[in-house]
Amino acid sequence: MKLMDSELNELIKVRREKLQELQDMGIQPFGGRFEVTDKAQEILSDFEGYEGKQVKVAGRLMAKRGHGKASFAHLQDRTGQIQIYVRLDNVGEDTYSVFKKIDIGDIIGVSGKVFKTKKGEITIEVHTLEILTKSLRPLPEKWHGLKDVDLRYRQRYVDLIVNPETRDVFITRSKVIKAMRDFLDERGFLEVETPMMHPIPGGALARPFITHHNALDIDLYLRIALELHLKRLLVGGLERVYEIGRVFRNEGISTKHNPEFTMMELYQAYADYEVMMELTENLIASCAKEALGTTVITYQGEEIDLTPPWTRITMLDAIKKYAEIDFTEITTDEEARNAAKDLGLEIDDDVSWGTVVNEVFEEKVEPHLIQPTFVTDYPIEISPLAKKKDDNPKLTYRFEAFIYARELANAFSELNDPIDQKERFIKQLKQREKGDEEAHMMDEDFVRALEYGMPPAGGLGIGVDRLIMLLTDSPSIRDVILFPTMRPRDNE
RNA sequence: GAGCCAUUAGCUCAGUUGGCAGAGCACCUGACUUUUAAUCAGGGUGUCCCAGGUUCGAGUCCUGGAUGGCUCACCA
Repeated sequence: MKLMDSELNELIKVRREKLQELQDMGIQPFGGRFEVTDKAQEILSDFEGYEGKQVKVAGRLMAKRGHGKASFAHLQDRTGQIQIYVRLDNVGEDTYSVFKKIDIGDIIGVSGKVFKTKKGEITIEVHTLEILTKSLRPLPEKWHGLKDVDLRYRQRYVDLIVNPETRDVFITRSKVIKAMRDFLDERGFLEVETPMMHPIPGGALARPFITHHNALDIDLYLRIALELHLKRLLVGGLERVYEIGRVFRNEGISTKHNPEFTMMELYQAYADYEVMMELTENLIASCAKEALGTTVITYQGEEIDLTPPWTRITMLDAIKKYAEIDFTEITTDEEARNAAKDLGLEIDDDVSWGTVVNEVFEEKVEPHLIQPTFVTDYPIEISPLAKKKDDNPKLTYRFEAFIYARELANAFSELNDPIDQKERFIKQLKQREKGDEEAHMMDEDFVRALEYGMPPAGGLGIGVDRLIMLLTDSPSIRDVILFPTMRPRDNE
């Protein structure tokens, strides 16, 4: 990466010289408007309709095969690549000499007639050609593309130019999110935007980023969830709201974690977590159908059937099934800890029943949940914003959806009792005082909002990036985020 | 944060026991008016990630560092 000093690199030097030569010929190598009337893929897929017709296409030159007084090249636009045929007799001396100076990577606009070569390739016979942008850096090799993952993430623009499968992933990403919006809009949900900078971060158990506002001279937190503001909107009577937006968590980076990632959260008044289960499976199936045309997908070699309805199991039944422990018969914190220790888990001596249950679940059950599965009835200690069950105050009306052993959605019947909510916050504060930096902070304004009355509601959160990973068969979250967080390199 | 692995030309990669730095593509010069990983003839363009050390001699061995990947921990 010593490209800052162009004197050091022969290839860049040569391109600078060609730039100068073009300018000396009176050509503007960083041009302006070009009226594009046709796209590569449309011409290729409708040759009968286009044969013999005049077209105007613009794009990046991706390959060039000169033959003296005639040349073939491939032009790439956002839809794909099409071959062009540039012939001295057709374009004249001046244009042909310009074309000879054009490098792979340059952006050009051409007009010409569509025909098929004797080898059968659909091609534009160029009549006019102009350079729209000179490219001063060489592209990676045509055959292997850009493989270095570090460079692919840091210089995504190059990745997108040379690796069509990268572009396909992000096109699918866009389709999935559009399908999500369409699905929710059809059901009467209102898309809203809530603050990203929070005086008190809430709605999830996670460590936040801190920033500072100079004029107000206050610290603010980047949001870790959308939940508490969206529920304030339920209090305000909007009844069905959703937001698709970035949240920020100050935690480790891995193939499944990026510090900023996209969440979709929705809240529906007068619903509960049962309604959310149906909505979740239908929403995800709809996204798959719209973006991929099927609800049966393959992820990392594993066939996964997203067709509703999905399997439902309570967390305690799941543990009984996979770990052969019946936590309904274990009532004290100490018995629970001992049971987990018997399984070989490391458990701190002060953790409670519900935390132990969750540990056992994560360790012994999650890896088995390959096909879509709703796990219901989470312990109350790890669910400070969910309504507790009428028949068992240790548990809540909450579920998480798992696919390929990963949590994809989290939902519950929302806690709307302000007195209970305040007590939950106080319990979280005690966890915080014990050193748990991820425990929830007290949000007095949220409690006040609940005191005005929030309708009973179901709420749902989906990790959008993970859904996209699943639907694009991407092994790493960085493959579905255009510009993933990277440590900066000091010489760039 | 810990362990393992990787880093060599613009890109993709070789590099033997420690002994002159290599290939393909790209690029440069020339030929070629239906090619398609065009072809033919000629040309190597380099801070071998960085800094030390061992050695007559280091891309190669040792130590430290940088960046990335994978696994683990935390999380979604």
